[in-house]
Parts: sequence; structure tokens; C-alpha cells
Amino acid sequence: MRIKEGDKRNDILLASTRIFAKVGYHKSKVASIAEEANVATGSVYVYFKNKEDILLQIFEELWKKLYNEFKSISLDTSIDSPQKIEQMTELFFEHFTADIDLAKVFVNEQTQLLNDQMIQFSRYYYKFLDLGRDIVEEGKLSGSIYSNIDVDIFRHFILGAIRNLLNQWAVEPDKFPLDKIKTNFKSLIKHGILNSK
Amino acid sequence: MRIKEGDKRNDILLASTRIFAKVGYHKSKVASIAEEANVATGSVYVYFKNKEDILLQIFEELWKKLYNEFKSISLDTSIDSPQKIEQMTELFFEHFTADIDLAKVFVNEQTQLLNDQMIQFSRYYYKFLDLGRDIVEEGKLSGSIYSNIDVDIFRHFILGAIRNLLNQWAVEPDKFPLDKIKTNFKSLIKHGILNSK
DNA sequence: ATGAATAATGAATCACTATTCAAAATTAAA
DNA sequence: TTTAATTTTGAATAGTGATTCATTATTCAT
Repeated sequence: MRIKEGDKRNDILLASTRIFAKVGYHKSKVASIAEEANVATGSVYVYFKNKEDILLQIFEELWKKLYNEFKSISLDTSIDSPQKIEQMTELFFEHFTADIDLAKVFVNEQTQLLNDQMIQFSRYYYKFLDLGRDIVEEGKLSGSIYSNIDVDIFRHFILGAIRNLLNQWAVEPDKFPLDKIKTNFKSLIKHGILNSK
Repeated sequence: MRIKEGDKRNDILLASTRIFAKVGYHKSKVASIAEEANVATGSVYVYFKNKEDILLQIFEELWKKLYNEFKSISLDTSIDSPQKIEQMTELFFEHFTADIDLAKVFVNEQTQLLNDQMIQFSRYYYKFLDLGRDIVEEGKLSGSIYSNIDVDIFRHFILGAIRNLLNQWAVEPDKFPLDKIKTNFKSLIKHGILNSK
């Protein structure tokens, strides 16, 4: 019997996140990923079906973690809907602050995967979207959120805005410091731009 | 002397927009584009440097048009900053309503191009961003827009939100009708979500 | 008509890289 | 030790599809 030397699967996942972030998924070579992970090219195919599968697994892990974190916020009965939304965005930004490469991969690759009909994207992502819907609906019912707002539209509004701000931060962290982004973001979501004096 | 048979360059541009929208840039084949454009494969290389150049030219034309349309709004002295922002978003959505394939290409391919250091993306895009900055700054100075809002952050906030909503519309036009998106969008930008009763 | 001049063609090339797989290496039990 | 099971390897393969370019077609001026 031979036993596994360390966690090659995870090494590959981490290495590919770095490579994908640096040159983009399509320009990344499996050989480069293997080299970055200190693993033979063939080993990649022991742990993943193919190159695309690596990318899908990165997102699977990402959304699994985020979904679980969001779930506990969602279930918290001591805070109201707007506070939950605020905490969720906070958590979202924090998660990526810790891993700028993951942020880049999220920003650059997720949309294409989602729009590819051939692909089964992480179910945790859709469960996360469901949590978001519930929280906004809760806010509308309790009266803390404008009742004329469409829940589905708002979810995609907020997600798109976050995504693009993360992108700016990932590209120019000095020009777009995350705390400044967070402050502005929360204010924009809550009150919009109009100064009604 | 031989004269050009029709506008093959434009045929290729239109055909590639359809193909890119349907299967995505990376999975698109130059041969398919040529076929869709009723043109020989080699002809593509008469009008474009390579496959990537086609995509860049699609964006060049897109942003050239949008920039010029936005410019006239920006110069209009009869309306104030918030109205300009409203008109610009209106125009933005309208432009893509007329061409859902272009919307898909914009949503799916632009981020990657912008983040690729090797690529010179359309200068009109950056000029468009400058227009946006000026308008928001104008609003802050006149007092109609909250002064604590960071102009750069707001620009990317609004662009990201629009992009993601366009994406939803392009994928499920029935679930996300554009007029509903526009109404919600304008309200969210102006007043946010908090119902202060 | 004729022949420059330019436009258009598409089969052949050629580089590139994802994937495979037979062999080697490692470990643990017998 | 030896064997057997499992893991790892990386050179060879094989498919793909972007790009080239020699050839053909078309048009206009003469």
C-alpha cells in the first residue's frame, strides 16, 4: 500500500487560483499549474476530471464556505433585515480581503461559467441567492425596506455592484481601499445618492 | 482594379457578435464566424489582425457610439446632475435593448479584456468613465448628491449593478423585463432601500 | 478586350497544450 | 524481504483550431 503524500488536491486548488488570477483561466496552462503546485502534470488528472473541473471546484469551495457563513447570519433573529444585508456584504468583502487571487478569479471567471449551459455550477451559489431573497423579502414585509423594490432585481443589483467594486480593489488596492469601498457601499445601498436636504 | 463586394468588415463584426454571444469568445471558432458572415475564413484576416482583434473592434464601436451619445447629455446645461445620471442609465439600457447579443458580449467578455495587461482596450471607454466622473462631481458641488460619496467608487458601483442586471435580462428577458429593471434601478440609485417612513 | 490592381478564397500548415497511460515510486501488510 | 495495492510521474499523443499564403476572382481604367 502506498499512502498519499500530503494534500495534493488542495495544493493544486491553491496553485491554480494563483495562476488563474495572474493570467486568466483560458491562458493558464495545466503544466504551469502543476509546476506551481509542485506536482506532476499527470497528477492534476488524478484529482480533477479536466482543467475546467479545477475552476469549478474552486467555486464549489468558495460558495460552500460563503453559504454557510451567510446562513448563520440569515438565521439570527436578534437583528433585522437591513442589518443582515449589511453584515452579509461585510462578510463578502472580508472573505475576499483575505484572498485577493480568489477575488480576481471570482470577478473574471464566474459570469462566463454561469452563462455556459453545459456547466453545472456550484449549487451553493444558488442556495446563497435564495438566502438573499429571503432576507430582502423579510425586510419588505416588516416595512424596513421599500415595498416597491423587486427582490430579484435588487439581489442582482447589489451583487453586480459588489463584484465590480471588488474588481477595482483587486486591480488597484491603493486607489480603492476596502474600508472606503465598504463605507460608501453601505451608504449607497441604504440611502442612494439624492441629498434631500 | 477590384472593388469591395459590400461591407465584409461589418458583416464579420455582426456575425462575430452573434457567435460570441451564443457560445462565448473562447469557444468561438474563426471558421464559424466566417461561415455566419458568408465569407471565407481567410477574409477574416483581411479585415482583422486576429480573432482577438475582432472582439476589440466590437467594443471600440460600442463605446465610440455610447461615448458620443453620453457626451451630448453631459453637455446639456438645461438639466441637473441627477437627471443626467438618469438619462445616461436610460440610454445605456436602451442601447442594449436594441441588441441583446451585444449585451451578452459586453457582460461576458469586457471584464477579462480590461484586466488583460497586454491589451489596449477602447479609449472611448475611459473617456466615457471620465464623463461619468464629471457629472457626479457636478452633483456633489451643487449639493444635489451626498457629498460623502466617493466619485470613483460610485462610478464602479453603478456600472457593476447595470452590468449584472443587463446580464439577467439577456438570459431571462421574461423574468427581468427591462422597464421593470429600469424603474427599480433608478429608485435604488436615488433613494436606496431604507424606508425611513 | 486587356491587364493592372485589389479583393477574396479555403486548403494546408503549424503551433500549441490538454489529456492519456505505461512505467516507476512509495508505502504497508504479510 | 517480498508482494500487492495505491499513488505519482512526465514523456508521448492526439486533437484542435488559429493563421498563412499561393491561387483565383473581380473590377475598372485604358
